[in-house]
Amino acid sequence: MLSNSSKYALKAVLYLANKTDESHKLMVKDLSEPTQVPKAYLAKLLQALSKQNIISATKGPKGGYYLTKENKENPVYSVIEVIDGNQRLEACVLGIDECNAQHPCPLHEYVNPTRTALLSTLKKMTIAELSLDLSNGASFLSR
Amino acid sequence: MLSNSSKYALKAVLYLANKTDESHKLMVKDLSEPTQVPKAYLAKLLQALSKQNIISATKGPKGGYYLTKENKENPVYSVIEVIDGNQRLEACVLGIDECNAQHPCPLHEYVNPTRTALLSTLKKMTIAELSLDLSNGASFLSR
DNA sequence: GAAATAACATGATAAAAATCATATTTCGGA
DNA sequence: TCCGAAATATGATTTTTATCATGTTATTTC
Repeated sequence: MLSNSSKYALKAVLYLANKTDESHKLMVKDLSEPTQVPKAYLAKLLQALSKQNIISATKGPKGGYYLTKENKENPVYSVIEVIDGNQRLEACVLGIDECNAQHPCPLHEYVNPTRTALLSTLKKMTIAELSLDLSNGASFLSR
Repeated sequence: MLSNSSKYALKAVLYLANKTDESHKLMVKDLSEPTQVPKAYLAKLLQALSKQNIISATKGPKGGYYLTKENKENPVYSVIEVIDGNQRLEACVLGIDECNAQHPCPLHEYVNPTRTALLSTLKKMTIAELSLDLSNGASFLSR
C-alpha cells in the first residue's frame, strides 16, 4: 500500500512527535533503533523530510531532528506525499488516467468511496493527534 | 496501491470476462491493445494467472485465453492475490508485524475500518459482477 | 579559533519490479 | 504427418526502490 520509505518515514515522524520539540532533539541513531529502520536509509529519508519542512533539524553538537509546534500540526498525509508522491494513493486503482466519476473504471464506484474516506482521514488528522495514542500507550511502533 | 502487474492483470481479466468463454478465445495480442499493456509483459502475467487457474488457456491454432463460468465466479481479489500476494493490502500500513487490534500501530484504528471494507468488497465481488458495468457501457478500461 | 559533532549532499551498490526476447511445447488443420 | 499457430518456460535487460558509505558543511564548546 505504502512504500517502505513512507512506512519508515511515518514511524520516525511519529516517534519524533512525542519525544522532541525545539529544546529536545534526537539524532538519527536514536531514531533508528526504536523504529527498526536501518540508520543510513533513515538518514536519507529524514533529510528529504527536513528539506520539505515536514520536520526540523539543526546541525552540530546538541543538534538533531525535532518537530516544532507547526511541524506537529501537519497532516499525516504530508509525510506520505513527500516520500511517495500523491499518485500512489490518489490515482485510479487500475492506473487509468482518464478514470473519474463521469468516466469510471470498473472498480471506481466500489473502491472510490472507501479510498476517499481513507485519504480524507490521512489529510485531516495531524501528526500531533496521531501521536497522542502513542504517548498514552494506546498504540505502538514495535513490540 | 496495487503493483503495475496487478493493475495490468485486472484489466486483462475484466476484458476477458465479457469477451470470451469456452468457445470464444483471445490471443495475447488481442488483449494487449485494448488494455494498453505491453504484449510481452502481459503474456507473462497471463501465464501466471493461467497456472493458478484464475483464467483458462488452450495452446495451438484457434487457441487463446478465455474465462470459463467458474473462472468468472472467482472474486476480483483472487487476481490481486496471485500477482501481488496478500500482504500488500492486508499487512499493517506501517509494516509492523505485531500490529493487531489488541496491539495496534498508531494508524491501525483509523486505517483499518476502511481498509477492511475495501478488502471485503474485493473478496466478495466476482469477476462476472464487476464486468457487467463494462458491458453496459457504465464503466471503461480506457478512453 | 580549533576540535568534535551533528546534519547535508552525493553517489555507489544491491535487490526487486517492470519490461523484453526467444526457444520449446502443444494442438489444429491441410 | 507435417506445418503453422498459439501458449509455456525460461531467462536477459532495464528501471525503480531500497540500502549503504563517505566526504562536506554548519554549529557548539573549549
